[in-house]
Amino acid sequence: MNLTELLAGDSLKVAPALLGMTLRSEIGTPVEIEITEVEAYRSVEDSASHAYRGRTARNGSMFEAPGTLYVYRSYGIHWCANVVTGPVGSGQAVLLRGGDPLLGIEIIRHRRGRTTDLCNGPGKVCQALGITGDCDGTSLLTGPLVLLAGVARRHRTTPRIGISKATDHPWRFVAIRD
DNA sequence: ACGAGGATGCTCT
DNA sequence: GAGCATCCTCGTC
Repeated sequence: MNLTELLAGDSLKVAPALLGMTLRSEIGTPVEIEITEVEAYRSVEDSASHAYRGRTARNGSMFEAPGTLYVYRSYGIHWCANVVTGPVGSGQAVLLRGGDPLLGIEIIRHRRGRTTDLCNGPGKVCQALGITGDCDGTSLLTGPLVLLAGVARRHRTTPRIGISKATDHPWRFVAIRD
């Protein structure tokens, strides 16, 4: 199964498959991280999802083709990035919550303004990769952010964090490091 | 180690 | 005008 077919699947299935894959940013000098933590968000049946109340100006890219990047501003300060999944118009996405630097760690350290805790959080991932609202609606199949095959990882599941609704579903997926 | 609180902007009610 | 899919610093223990 190729990447396009994978991303067209349900977010609950795509989320764990993203663990271990490489996310490459070609914004400036290329930087890469290995995806280590994600959360699946569904559509109108998921009250925690931005798509819960249907398509709006902010969440429009969530309803685009699978592989589209959905970027939104969080708490007025940070950016958060999602991989859109499922059939076009279904409004599903996978939030990128964490990663490990693979390439360009010095650039990442400079962008982050510190040398530790570089990508362990959704806002940090975006800062490390240079992702901003300008990236909203771009495709991970064409760039400037690109998803590349990696190593399959085992994972554990937990409830999603940082949300106040639909907290009972174990839709957070964390890679297990050997 | 852990918890409280502030920064900050935009969307939707 | 409320409510965020967050992060960082600083205060305690």
